Amino acid sequence: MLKLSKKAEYALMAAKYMALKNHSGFSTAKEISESYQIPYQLVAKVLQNLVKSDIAVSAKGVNGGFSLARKANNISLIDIIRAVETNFKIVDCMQLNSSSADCEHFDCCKIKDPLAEVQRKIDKVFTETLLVQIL
Amino acid sequence: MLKLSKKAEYALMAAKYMALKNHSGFSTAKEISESYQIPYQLVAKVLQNLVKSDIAVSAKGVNGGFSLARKANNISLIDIIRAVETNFKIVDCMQLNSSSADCEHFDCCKIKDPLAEVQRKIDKVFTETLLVQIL
DNA sequence: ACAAAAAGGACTGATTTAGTCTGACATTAA
DNA sequence: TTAATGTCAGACTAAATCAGTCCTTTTTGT
Ligand code: SF4
Ligand code: SF4
Repeated sequence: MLKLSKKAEYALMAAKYMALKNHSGFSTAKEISESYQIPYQLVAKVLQNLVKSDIAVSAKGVNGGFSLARKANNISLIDIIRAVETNFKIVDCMQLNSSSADCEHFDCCKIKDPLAEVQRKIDKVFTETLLVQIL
Repeated sequence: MLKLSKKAEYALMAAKYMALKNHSGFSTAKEISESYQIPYQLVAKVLQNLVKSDIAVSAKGVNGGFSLARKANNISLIDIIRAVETNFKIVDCMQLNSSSADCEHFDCCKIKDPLAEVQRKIDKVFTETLLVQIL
């Protein structure tokens, strides 16, 4: 269906939120959750993913929270989405070393290469759009 | 996950198959199914969808089958994919008259407009790639 | 000590996908 | 006329994925 997952959307919303209030310290998961009506547990998980991918940093304990690890003009949408979305590919055979293990049609498929080109163009869209551009 | 459905892939494969042998009459669902190892019933359904969207024409009965309705340089990938994929949008709020009925976050969402721009760029990729370019 | 907040795992219900089955209906060659 | 070929169409199932919840642990400031 070529749809972004909710997690990806929440990640973008959270990143935008942090970017907007970046100067004034940490943002908590609760804060973001309430601000955008997103389930707390879900946004918390998403934020953890962002930390794992070095897009955000976290501080535990009272007065803790999350904050962007880099400037908004140094974070692309693809960074944010890849942090939460395991498999950001339009088809199953787009890994570096894909084989018939990834797709049973691998050997007789005639649309692999054209779709790889399409994939490159889509990646380009998400790579070239920076967080600062969606603020 | 931003993945194309198998139906979309099969539609592309079938369209390419027909484009390649267009001069020599009709292609049957069975023929395409065997050629690419796709389940017969599925590819048959996909071909029916292509007919419904005026991308292919069908002939019933003995010696019948499917054939492209237009030249391959007049069919874009988005035509083919839209024929089988009901909603080809990255998020739920991209209809012309979207409202909070489409997405509960509609009112407080701050990433709607940026994502609409992304959507436009992705549509552009699929619109500008023509069937003739993937032969 | 206590409360706030992140970290992380297990689990469930709902939705979507991929594929199957079955039964029409239309065309044509023999 | 009839049998074979082939499209058309809908219901159905199993598996995968998604979205969301629950629960426990760890860390930290007051
Ligand atoms: S090999 Fe072909 S059918 Fe298989 S995933 Fe790649 S493009 Fe799709
Ligand atoms: S309104 Fe916002 S959250 Fe809802 S679908 Fe659109 S972009 Fe996603």
